[in-house]
Amino acid sequence: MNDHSYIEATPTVLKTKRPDTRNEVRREALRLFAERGYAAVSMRDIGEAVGVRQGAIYNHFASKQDLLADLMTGHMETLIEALDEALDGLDGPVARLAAFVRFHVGYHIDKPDDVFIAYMELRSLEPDHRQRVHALRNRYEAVLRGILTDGATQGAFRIPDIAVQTRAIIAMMTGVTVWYREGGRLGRRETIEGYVQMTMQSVGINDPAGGDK
Amino acid sequence: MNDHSYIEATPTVLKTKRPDTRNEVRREALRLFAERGYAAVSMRDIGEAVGVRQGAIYNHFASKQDLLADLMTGHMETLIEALDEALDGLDGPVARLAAFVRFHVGYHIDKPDDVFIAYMELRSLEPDHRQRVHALRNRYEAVLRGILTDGATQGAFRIPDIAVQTRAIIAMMTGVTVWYREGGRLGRRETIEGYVQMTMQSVGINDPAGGDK
DNA sequence: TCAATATATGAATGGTCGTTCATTCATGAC
DNA sequence: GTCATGAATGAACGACCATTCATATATTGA
Repeated sequence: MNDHSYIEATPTVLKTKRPDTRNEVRREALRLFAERGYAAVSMRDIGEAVGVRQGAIYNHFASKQDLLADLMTGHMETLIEALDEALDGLDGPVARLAAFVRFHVGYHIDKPDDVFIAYMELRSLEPDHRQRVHALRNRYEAVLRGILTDGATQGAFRIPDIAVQTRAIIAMMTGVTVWYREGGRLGRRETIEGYVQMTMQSVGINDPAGGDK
Repeated sequence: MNDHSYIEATPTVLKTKRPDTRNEVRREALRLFAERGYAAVSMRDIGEAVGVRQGAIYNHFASKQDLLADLMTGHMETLIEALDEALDGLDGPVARLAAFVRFHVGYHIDKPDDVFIAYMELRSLEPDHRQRVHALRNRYEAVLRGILTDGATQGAFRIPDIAVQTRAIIAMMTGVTVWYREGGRLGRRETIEGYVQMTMQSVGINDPAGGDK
């Protein structure tokens, strides 16, 4: 349930070799794009990281642009699907908001490169692909906006402006990728619960329990 | 006081012509880097935007890398200086936190390209320059961390983890650049006060006045 | 076993990149 | 009027870019 990924893991022992170049390209391109930016990474760089010549990449992706679009739409679809799963069956704005935060922060801790690229490289996408990714992002935001609207309507939340607070909460949570490191001072669970409390307080809830854990 | 800028404005009528190419290059490079990213902008692009051939840029900046470093350090120094000014004479964590938010959000509304580049293009800087900019950013963050520490010590704030909350607040506020547009639904002042309230609530303060305005 | 298919190579394509440089031009000081 | 200075030009440089392609090699299904 915690293992959302559109890039299949390469089996370590299974069935002997057969290198899955397509997914290796995805993995290395993702890493390099996140590290240096789309424009600063060449097909040679990707090929070198994978262990093939640049020409071989074109057996799996039509172009560099196509590769980027594959990564971004793949990520966004996986993200939204996983969100639906995480909120499934939950009722009430307080519980749903806490679940949203736990999901979002957890996902961003686990897949920082994916989310960074989806945010940063929108500008590198050609219009068609960009519009598609943009629509997916709006769908994601709309879920949080819906939760905040419910909570504000019911009087559970104290919110100056729902649209602004939606983006403020997302920006706050997404920022976890800037500093979180595995093995750092704060563990995954502590970090997530910290964001839950901050978010709850930001909508005016000071319950020490921070919603139901 | 609201007009912090390390890129001198080109006078519109004063003293007749004499085009200040150096500052025109700064201005256009800043715009283009923010729009497309450092790696995706060529010296030819910048020259064209300014109205000179690419070679002329080298009369004013030693290299493309030097131009980026000039923009980033120029911005960071102006930012820190302006922050010091904004907090000058203010006492108490509540008042200082409100002033910090007003300053940060206001600055980010006014100079979105500067702050976006300073955040995004750190990776495009060679080690020396990067370290320098990084140190300036830490100094900036340290001011907010100090305010939160004071407030937590005095019992005015309710904060799960000061280091995390420092970054969470900065990320939340910085996100204003993603959506704010002049002439949009929310004006500059409303936007700023919205962030003040959200920030105050995020540290556990629910005073409807949102600190002293 | 053999043909079909998928994948990799290495060289080449035309373009664009950052940077350099000899030269020209305009300005202002003396 | 002369000259030094700062700034712009246009052409050139070697390097690297994304992409293509003929060819070679491996894997698969029948």
